Amino acid sequence: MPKVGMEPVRRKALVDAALRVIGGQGTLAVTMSEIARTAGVSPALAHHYFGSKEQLLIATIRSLLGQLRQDAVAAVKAARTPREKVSALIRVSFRADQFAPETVAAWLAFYSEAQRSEDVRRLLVIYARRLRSNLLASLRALCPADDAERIAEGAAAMIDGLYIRQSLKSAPISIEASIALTEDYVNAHLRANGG
Amino acid sequence: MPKVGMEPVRRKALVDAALRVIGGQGTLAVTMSEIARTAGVSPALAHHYFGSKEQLLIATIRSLLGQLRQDAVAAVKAARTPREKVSALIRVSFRADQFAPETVAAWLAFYSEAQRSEDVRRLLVIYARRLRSNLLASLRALCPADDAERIAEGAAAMIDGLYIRQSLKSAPISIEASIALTEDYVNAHLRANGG
DNA sequence: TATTTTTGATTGACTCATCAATCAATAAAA
DNA sequence: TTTTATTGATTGATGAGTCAATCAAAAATA
Repeated sequence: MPKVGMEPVRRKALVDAALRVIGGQGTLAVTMSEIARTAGVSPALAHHYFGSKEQLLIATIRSLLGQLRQDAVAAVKAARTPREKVSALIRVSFRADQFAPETVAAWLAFYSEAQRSEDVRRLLVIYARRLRSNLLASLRALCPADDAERIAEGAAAMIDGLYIRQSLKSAPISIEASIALTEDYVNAHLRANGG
Repeated sequence: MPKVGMEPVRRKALVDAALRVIGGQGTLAVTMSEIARTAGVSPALAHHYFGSKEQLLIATIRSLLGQLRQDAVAAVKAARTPREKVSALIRVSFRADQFAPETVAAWLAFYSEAQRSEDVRRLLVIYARRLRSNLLASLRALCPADDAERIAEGAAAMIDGLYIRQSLKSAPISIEASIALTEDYVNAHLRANGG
């Protein structure tokens, strides 16, 4: 079998498999065996390439975050006005694949893990900061600086909150309704405080 | 040792210990041994009274939810006007003990567990519904019905979101700031839509 | 009251399953 | 032949759940 150059292929397959398994079970307490099986390799190979379960999980989170970042950058770049940039950031947060139950479950598991793992926590803090500062940059062009801070904080909180409520799957809020709720929030506050 | 009537005492001690250990470690993946040790009894006794780890965890969540419900009922009863009732509900959600890092960590762990355990999920859904309908009842007196629905939904999401962000402990938002942000949201929308 | 019986409370020791991690062995390129 | 890819088999640790045995209070009986 050993065609040379398998390493990047296997790494990606394992990371993708990890995300799928974690999302499916809604917890980081998944076995290396299951991840490996999903990726179509032996558990030993997973250890060979990642050294430990922890490292594989870190790589998995990194991958998810990296994808989100790419989407956000592209969306902001495509938008013309500051107000459109804000809407673009909101829309990215609720994109269908991000808002899918398995992805939401994975996010939740990562947040929970952040209580224990400093590495995971740091990654999530970076994500939170990035969303906040992206929003802030555009909002500053639309209202006074300290109002912008408050609106950015509030919008970010609302996005996270809608994710959590989505995770319960009780009265699943649609993507459109989630976007509308967040947009409403921004609009109401811009009208009250801004230009 | 056997003074009769230990059962309720031990049950409570174990539930309290479970909440403390879960909060401390930020995960439901805690051992019966540790919970039992914290409660000052043997692991075997924990099994004797609760049958299984799952049952002990369920009882623990029930206890936390029950306390929250009691607080909410009292707060609403004490408030006079509908608008004051809304504020009271917000304040209860951010009460110091509820917003403490260990409690927030425990909540997060429960949400994560809800992805797997139907029992846990049901309990959390009940909590979410209760918060929503409590808010709704008061908001209906303040603005048109469908605006009330949207505001209740948004406020509940914002509260949950502020909890999540609190769990990261990066830029810890103070209790007062969290309350202010939520109140701002309600005010802005009442002004826009309501009386 | 004194003695026996019953029963709730409690635990140490054990079993059984699970899982991360290791390693020696094999197979195929280079 | 050296290096890279890959795995089956194994190990060591951990943790949930079980069980038989012990201890002492309470209830029954003499």
